[in-house]
Amino acid sequence: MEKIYNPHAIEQRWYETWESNGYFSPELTNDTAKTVSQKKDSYCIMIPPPNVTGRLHMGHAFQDTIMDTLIRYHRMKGDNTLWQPGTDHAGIATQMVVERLINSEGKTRHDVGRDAFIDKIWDWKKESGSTITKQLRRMGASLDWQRERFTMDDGLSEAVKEVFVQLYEEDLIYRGKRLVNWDPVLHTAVSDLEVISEEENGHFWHMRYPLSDGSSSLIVATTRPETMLGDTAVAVHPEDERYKSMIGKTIKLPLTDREIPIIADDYVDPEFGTGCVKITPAHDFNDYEMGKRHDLAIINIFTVDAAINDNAPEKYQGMDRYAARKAIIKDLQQSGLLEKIEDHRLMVPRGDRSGAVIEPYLTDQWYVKIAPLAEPAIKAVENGDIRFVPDNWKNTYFEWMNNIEDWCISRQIWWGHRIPAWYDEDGKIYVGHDEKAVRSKHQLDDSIKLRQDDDVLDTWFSSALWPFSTLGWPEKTPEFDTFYPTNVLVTGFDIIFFWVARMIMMGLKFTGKVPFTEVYVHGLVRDSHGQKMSKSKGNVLDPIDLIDGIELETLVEKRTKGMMQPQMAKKIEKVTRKDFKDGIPSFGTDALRFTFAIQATTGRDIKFDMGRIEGYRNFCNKLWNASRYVLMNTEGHDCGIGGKEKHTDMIFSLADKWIISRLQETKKQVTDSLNTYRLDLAAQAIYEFTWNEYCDWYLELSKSVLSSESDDSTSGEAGLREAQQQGTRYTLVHVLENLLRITHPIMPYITEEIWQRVAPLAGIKQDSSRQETIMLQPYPVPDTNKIDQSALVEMNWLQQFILGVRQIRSGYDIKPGKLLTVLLQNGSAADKERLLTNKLMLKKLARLESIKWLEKTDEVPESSTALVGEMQILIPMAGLIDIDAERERLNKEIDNNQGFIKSLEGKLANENFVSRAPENVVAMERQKLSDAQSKLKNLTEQLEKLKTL
RNA sequence: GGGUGAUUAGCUCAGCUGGUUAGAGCACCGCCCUUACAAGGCGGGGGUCAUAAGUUCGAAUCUUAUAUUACCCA
Repeated sequence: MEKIYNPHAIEQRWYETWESNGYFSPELTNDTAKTVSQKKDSYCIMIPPPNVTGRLHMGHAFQDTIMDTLIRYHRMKGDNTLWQPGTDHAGIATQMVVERLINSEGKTRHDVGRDAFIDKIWDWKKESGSTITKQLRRMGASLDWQRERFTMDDGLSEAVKEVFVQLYEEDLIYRGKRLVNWDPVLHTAVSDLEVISEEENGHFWHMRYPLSDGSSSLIVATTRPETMLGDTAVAVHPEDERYKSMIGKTIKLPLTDREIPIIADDYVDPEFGTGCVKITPAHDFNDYEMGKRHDLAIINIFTVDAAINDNAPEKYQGMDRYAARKAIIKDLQQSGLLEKIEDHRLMVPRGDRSGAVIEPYLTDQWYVKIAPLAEPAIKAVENGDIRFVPDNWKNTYFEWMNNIEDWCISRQIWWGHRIPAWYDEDGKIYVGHDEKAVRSKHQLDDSIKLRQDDDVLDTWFSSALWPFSTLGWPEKTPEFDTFYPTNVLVTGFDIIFFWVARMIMMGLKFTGKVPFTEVYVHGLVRDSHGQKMSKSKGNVLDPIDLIDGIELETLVEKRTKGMMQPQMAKKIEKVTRKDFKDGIPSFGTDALRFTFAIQATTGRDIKFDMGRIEGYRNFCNKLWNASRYVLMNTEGHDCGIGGKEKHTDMIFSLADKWIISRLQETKKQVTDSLNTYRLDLAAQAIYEFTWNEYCDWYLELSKSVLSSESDDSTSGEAGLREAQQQGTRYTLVHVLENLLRITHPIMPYITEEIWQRVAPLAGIKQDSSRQETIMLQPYPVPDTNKIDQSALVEMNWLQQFILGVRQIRSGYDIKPGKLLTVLLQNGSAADKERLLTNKLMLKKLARLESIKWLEKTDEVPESSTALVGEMQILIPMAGLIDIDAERERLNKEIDNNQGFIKSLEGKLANENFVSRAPENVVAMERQKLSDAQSKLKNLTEQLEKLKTL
C-alpha cells in the first residue's frame, strides 16, 4: 500500500467494478413459489429525482450520502435492497434552459414550433442528462442503474394518464375558470407553491374617487394603481359610521366611463388606510372572493404579457403594466384626484423560475379537488402509518394539509405530460388515455374533429406518482409487490408540500397504501458563514470540486462567470480569494461523505466548514496507515484464522480482550444510531473508536507483543510467545476487518480497497461472486458475550498508569525518548498482578527503563508522583525534576481535588439529597467522595514529603 | 401577525427519558521527524451552557417569560 492515502487511485475503479458486477441490484423472482426475496425483508428508497439536465449540488451530495449510507447498511444487513434511481423532466426549469439556447440564436420557441422545440429538449436531455447520473456515481451512490427511470418514460407517462383519467372520472379533476398565479414572462399559470413573496419597497397611492351624484368623494389607497381600470366596486365596512350613508350609491370611476357601486363587506378593515378599498375582482385574490360574494362584474384588463388589453380605455391599451401605472398616476394628478403618495413596504409575489412579478389572472385551468385526497393523507400521519423524523415536521405537514387549496395542475408550457383531454368543435371535453380511446369510448367517428388540450401537467403531478410509477404501476409487477410501500423518504423540508404530501395523497388513492413509512427530513447545506449557497452570492461549493480539488483561479472563474448581477463579481472574487487561498485540495468522496454523515444531526442545517472535511480526509489517512501497519505485521504470518476454535492455544493479551470488547460496544452504538437515523452519532462512534482507541492505544500496545524485544516476565518459552503474537495478529486483523465493514456504508471506497487486502487474512473466503466485495458482506452484529468487563477495568488501570507517567514527563520537559525508572508504592494485590501481566506494554508505552515495587517502609527518594487509585507511581527526580515545580503541581492538583470534595460533601450533607435521591446515585456520590478523599490524602502526603526535604 | 427551530470553548458542533468539577474536532500553547501515519505523536490552556424566574434533593437538560437569530406560513 502507498504511504499516503490517495482517493483518486481507488475510487472510480471500485465504482465501475461494483456497477458492472451488478452489486447494486436486488434479487427478484417472478415465481409464485418465491424463494430468496420472499424470505428476506425488503428495503427500498426512492431517490428524489433530480432535474434531468441539472448538476449535482451540495444539497444532493448530502442527501445522497444519507440515502446511500442507509442503503448500504441495509444491503449488508441482508435486506433485499433497492435504491431506485431516476430523473425528473422538470417542466418549466428545463424548458427555460432550452428556450434560452434558442433565444441566443435569435429565435423564440414559437419560431421553432411546438414539435421541433420538444425534439430539441429531448436532444438536450440526451446531451446533458447523464451529467447528474455520472455525478451520482462519483458520490459512490449504489443506485440500481439498470432500473433507471425518467418521469417522461413511456411507462411513467402511462401512469400519469391512468391517474389523470381516473381522477377525472371520479370528479376529482375538473376544469374551471379561476384566478391563478400568472407568470407574464413564461406565459403560464403556476401553483401557489411556485410563487415566492418577498417584501420590497413600494408606494401607497391615495386616489380620490368622486361619487356619481357629485355629493362627495371617497379616498382609496392602493399599491397597484393601474388595476383601477378593472375596478368594479369600492367596499367599506358595514358598521363604519363615516361611510354608512354612502353604501349603495355609485362612484364615477376616474379615467373611465364606468360607474361602480359602493358596497359593504366585513372583510374591510376600517382601521387600515382610509377604510375604503377599491375592488378589482379580476386581479386580486381577495377582491375576487368579494366579487363572487357581491356578484360583481369581473373585468380583466391585462393581456398574457401583463400589458393593458382592450377592456380598458383606448388610451392605455397596449401599455405595459408599469408604463400604464405611470400614465394613470400622471393623469390622476392632472385631474387633481391623487391625494398623496406614501412609501410603503409590500409583499411582492414573484415566480420562482422567472423572477417575474406574478399577476392574479383569470384563465381556464385544470384542478385537482384536493380535500377528498388530503383527508386520508392526514389520517395516515395521525395514526402513525407514516412517521416523520424528526417528529415535529408532522406539525408543519398538518398545518398545510388542513388549509390546503385545490391544486392547479395545468401549465401553459410545452415540455411535460400533455393533458389527456380533447375538445370537439363545440368545446365539449373528452378525457381518455389517447384520442383513439376517447373516440371509441364516446363513439365519435372521424367526421368529428378533436383537438387535444395544449397544456401540460405540473411537473409535480408525475413526481407525486414516483414511488409506484417507477415500480411499474399500473402494471402488476414483482418489483411493486416486493418494494412497495417503500421504507423511507429522505428529503429536505423545502419540498414537503411540493412533493411529500402529494406522494402520500396519490399513493393512498391509487395503491391503497402509504408510499413510504418514514420521512427523514434533513437540513440545508449552508456555507461556512451560515449563508444559503447561491449562484448570485457566489458562495456555491461544487461537491465534485471537493472530491477532485480545484485551483483557485478556476474556482474564481467558475463563481464569477455568467452572473445575473455582474457588479457582484469583484466582491465575490475577493471573498473567494480570501476563503480559499490555495484553492481546494482534493479530499476524495469518502472524506466528503464522512463530513456529511458526522454532521447529519436531525433537524439542523449544516454549515459547511473546510476545516471539517480536511479533518476527515486526515481520518481516512489515519485509517489507511493503521491498515498498513496491520498488514505489515500480519501478511505472511499465521493470524489465527478461524479464531479460538481452531487455535486453542492462541493467547489474548489485555489489550486484545479490551479492544474486542470495545469493538462490540462500538458495533452496538453504530447500529443503534443508524437504526434511529443518527448518522452523526454513528460516524462519531466510528471516528472515536478508530482513532482514540484502535490507533492510539491498541496498535501501540500491540507493538510490545509483536516486537522482537523480549521480556523476562512474559517471554517464557518460544511457543508461548508465538501463541501471544498469534492472538494479537488475530485481533489486529479481526478488529480491522470488522471496523471496515462497520464503516463501509459511510465510506465505501477506502473500506473496500483495504478490505480486499485484509479479508484473506481474516479468513474470509472470496470464492463466490457475492463474497468478492465488502458491499455484500454481513454487517457486523454486536456480541455481548465478547465484552470482558474485567478487561475494560484493567485497561483503564493501564491507561491511567501510562497517562500518569506521560503527564510527569511532559510537565518537566523530559525528552520523550528518555527511559525512566519508576517506583511503585502502596499497591494492592490486584495492582501487583496487573503489573506482572502488563509490564511489557507499560514499559513500551510509558517508555520505562524499569519498574520496581517499594515496601511501605522503604525509603522514598525525591519523586514526582502520579496516582492510579491507591497506588502511587513515583518518578525519582534526581536531575530531572525541579522541587518547586513539583510542589506547585501538587498544590494545584490538591486545590482541584478539594473543590471536588467540597461539592460532594455539600451534596451528601444535604438531608434531602440523601433521603430523596435514588440509592444508587447516593452510593455513587459516596464512592466518589471516598476516592477523592484518599486521593487528597495521598497528594497531601506527597507534598509533606517534599516540604521536609 | 401565526408557527417551528436555534442560542453550550475563539470557530463548527455533540450532550438520549434531569444524577461526574459540561465533551469532541478545528484553532491556540509546549515538547517530539519514536521504523503505520508530521494529513502524525504526547501533554496542556480555554466555557458562571443567551437572560430571568420557577419545578426539584439535584437543571445545559423540564416549565414560563424575555432577548437575539434563522426558517416556514399569512
